[in-house]
Amino acid sequence: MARRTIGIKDVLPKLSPLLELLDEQQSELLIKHTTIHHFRKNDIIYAEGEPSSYLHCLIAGKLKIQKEGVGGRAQIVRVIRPVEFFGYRAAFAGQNYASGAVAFEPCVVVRVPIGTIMHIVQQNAKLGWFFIERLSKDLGRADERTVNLTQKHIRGRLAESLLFLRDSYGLEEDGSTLSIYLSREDLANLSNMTTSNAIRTLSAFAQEKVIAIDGRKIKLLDIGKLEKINRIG
Amino acid sequence: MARRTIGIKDVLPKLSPLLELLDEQQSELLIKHTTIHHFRKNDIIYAEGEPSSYLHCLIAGKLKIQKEGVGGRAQIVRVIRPVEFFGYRAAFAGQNYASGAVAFEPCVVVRVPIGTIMHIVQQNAKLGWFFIERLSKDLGRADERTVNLTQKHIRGRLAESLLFLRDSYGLEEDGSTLSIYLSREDLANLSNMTTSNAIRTLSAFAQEKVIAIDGRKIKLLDIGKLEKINRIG
DNA sequence: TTATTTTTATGTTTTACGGCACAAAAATAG
DNA sequence: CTATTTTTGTGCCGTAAAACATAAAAATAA
Repeated sequence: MARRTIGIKDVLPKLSPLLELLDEQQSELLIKHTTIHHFRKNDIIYAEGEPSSYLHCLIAGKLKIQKEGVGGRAQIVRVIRPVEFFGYRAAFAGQNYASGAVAFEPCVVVRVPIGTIMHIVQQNAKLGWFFIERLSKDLGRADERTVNLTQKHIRGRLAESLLFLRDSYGLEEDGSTLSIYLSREDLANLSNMTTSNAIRTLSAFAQEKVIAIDGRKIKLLDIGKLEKINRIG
Repeated sequence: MARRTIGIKDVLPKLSPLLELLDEQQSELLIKHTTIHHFRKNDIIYAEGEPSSYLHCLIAGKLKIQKEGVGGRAQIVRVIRPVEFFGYRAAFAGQNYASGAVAFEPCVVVRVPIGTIMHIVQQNAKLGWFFIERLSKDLGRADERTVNLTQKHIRGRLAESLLFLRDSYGLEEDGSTLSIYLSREDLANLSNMTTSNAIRTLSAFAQEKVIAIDGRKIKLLDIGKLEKINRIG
């Protein structure tokens, strides 16, 4: 396999939304400490409980942010797509990682020492605003999620997850197949239910022609109905 | 009743954690637009869905931040104590309020137009950091809450709420009575359960001598046991 | 005061969902 | 290629918690 090595020059353009906010000196400082990392499917990018020491940016691939719950049951709290920054919240709050990051599929991730970032944030108001906006949106989504996961019934939660995956990772060229293939277990951990129930409910949706299943491939057949299930259960 | 009117001079010292970060000009600008508001028990400080146009600071009293869920069932997502800033997230995310703020008891609230704040944040990195820290901590708590509310059993969730209220509002002079008196319904909305179950479980705790109930007064008798229930259910 | 509404309390019924067991199928390892 | 592990698919059962039904107590209004 002749995979070309990805170098710093390849990822810098991806980081431009952030780099644009910096002056020459800050930009140089940041680039100097930037490192590139490759992960395979199911690799741990960082683990819950670990000291948080980097700002991460997902250049390519897909990954989940999850928390261990009661009896080791995982709950997926966010999913990340390229190009998105992640894994900085804990450091900003002065904590160890409260959740772990795991690759759904092969990922290319850039790391910048969080100390460098925090140093620049103290001086650069534009960069500060960059993070304020992201954190504010994430907090809104987290509250939304709390209510939905606790109050909706299983069918509503699964429908919501399917729509959420469509919004997060989009559809394939056919315009209806989710472009992420999750295990039933991941789908369950995203929707706060047991694997059995994810399987069961997915089958029910298929029988009702709301979706079509082909292994891990999920085709959304009737968005209207899916949205209705999402709303009223 | 001869209540002295609270004026801007009374609240400025309370705002010092924020004002200290500003230069003379910014500080003046902010003070000029600061207004003081009084709310009675159950008054709405702002409503879900409303355009967000102020940064709020709770000077005195106690209040809840809650979201409407399925079938109008409310979920309390945060509680605010003096002196704490709140109600700024939505504006930072460019959204209307995603949750509402309601007074648990009489409250004194200060409002600053959020435009003024955002204007200063664009220039003042220290102020930016002030909000980044808060948002980061809130987001961590929100994720934590999502997992606990979805995975723990009723007893664990109620025990957690009682400990949470102790941490948020403290205890009375006797060293064991929660210094906030919530309705059973609020307690239920905080713990993600029906009012009936909040009442039932509270009674069970009282019977087990973990707490003592006197109307809305709750005395924590056995913290160790309460923490154990919180952990293992 | 008396009347009305709201909150608290408790018992009964229903059901949504987790837990478990067991195959079949698929993926991975040897 | 075969052996082993992991994932997916179904059925059945038990139970935690919601839904429903009253009634007592407390708060609020008339």
